[in-house]
Amino acid sequence: MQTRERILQAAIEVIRTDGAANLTLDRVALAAGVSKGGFLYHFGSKDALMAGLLDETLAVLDEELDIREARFRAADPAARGTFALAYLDYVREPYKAADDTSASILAAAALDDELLANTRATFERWQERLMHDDKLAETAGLLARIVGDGLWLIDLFGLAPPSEAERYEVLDLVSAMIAGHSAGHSAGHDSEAPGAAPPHAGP
Amino acid sequence: MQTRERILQAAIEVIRTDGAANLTLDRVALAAGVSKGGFLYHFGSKDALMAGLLDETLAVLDEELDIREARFRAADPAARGTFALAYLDYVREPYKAADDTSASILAAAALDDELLANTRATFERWQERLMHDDKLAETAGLLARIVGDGLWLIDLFGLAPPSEAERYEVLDLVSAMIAGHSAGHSAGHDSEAPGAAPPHAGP
DNA sequence: CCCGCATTACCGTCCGGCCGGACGGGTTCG
DNA sequence: CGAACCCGTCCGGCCGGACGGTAATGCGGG
Repeated sequence: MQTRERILQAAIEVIRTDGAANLTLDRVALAAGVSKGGFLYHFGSKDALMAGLLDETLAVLDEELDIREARFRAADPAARGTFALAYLDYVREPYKAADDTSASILAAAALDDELLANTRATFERWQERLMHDDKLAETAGLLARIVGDGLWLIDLFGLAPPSEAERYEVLDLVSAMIAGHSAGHSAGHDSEAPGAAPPHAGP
Repeated sequence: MQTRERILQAAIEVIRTDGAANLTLDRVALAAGVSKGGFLYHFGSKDALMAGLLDETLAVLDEELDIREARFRAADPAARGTFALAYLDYVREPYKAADDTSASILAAAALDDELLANTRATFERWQERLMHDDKLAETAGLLARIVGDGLWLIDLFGLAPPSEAERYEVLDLVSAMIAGHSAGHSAGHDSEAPGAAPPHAGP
């Protein structure tokens, strides 16, 4: 079960370097160091590849969010909006948002919209968790989602990404709103010090 | 100069219905009601089509933002952050954000990343205007951009889009922060009443 | 008559997918 | 013990069709 992983990794590499429209079986097979026949043994069609790609990357992201939420819970068992905080924490590192998941979604959207059915269901689950978080105002939860997705889009297309310091300021501001502080313009410091976030461990 | 417009419109239609990866010269020509040769007279290559598409849609969006900013300025000549408010106002209508511009950018990203060079420059210009708006705190300006882009991504991929009421609540919250109010959880009303926004005219 | 716009016919390439078979390590059975 | 067999994995050539782009031509108006 190692070749399959190599193929998935190669597909993401091709999407990133050549663009989603140039995602062809030959290129993926070549990048994965496997023949086209070998590729087709593991994924019977291009659509099957895309489905596998989305399943895999979404599962990883889902797990990441769980881990982060657990970390916030551990830091303060009575904390509000831990999932919203986790969602924001995930996009804290620049270009972290533009990871395998976003490349897969971009490719799926370019290839065939229907591939995104499962992806939409996953996002609806996240949305549910954000909105019905314990005692978290719904608007604040939605704001967290929108801010996270905004950074995600900016990184995905590379559209005038803010500096790290600016990014942190915005994230800290929104995190503070979620955590329940009165959300004035309190911040004002340099690029380090996550503020509302617990320390990070390496990926 | 009418055929050219028809071709551009047809290209966007193809992107939306068939996906960016299925954007082919034949399909665009067919949808535009022109032969492939006729198409190639106006756009010498597929890349030229993409460049034209991005130029056109970005110019339209740029103009829209100007109009909206002027409207905010007119409503209150001393207003803060009028460009940020205009940016948010543009994504107020659901799926307005997922318009021709986003379809074009998605296709360009799928086809060839380098096509986005001009687009990135445009976004940097907007970013500049947001951040250095008169007396507007930089963080608030960036927040407006990120929220706008977040709604844009949500609409673009159809990923668990919030209801109109929820959307308005978030937009009003952020608009209020920009306009300078103390930005607590003030809102709480039903789906109508834009709040900080002046009335809309039809497109 | 020629110039801007458009058409049809065509070319070489690359695409997704199929297929017959090769390889190699177990397992069965004489 | 070894020959026969099987099966998961992978190979690479092939096909029909679609792709982006070129070339030669048609044609109406100034």
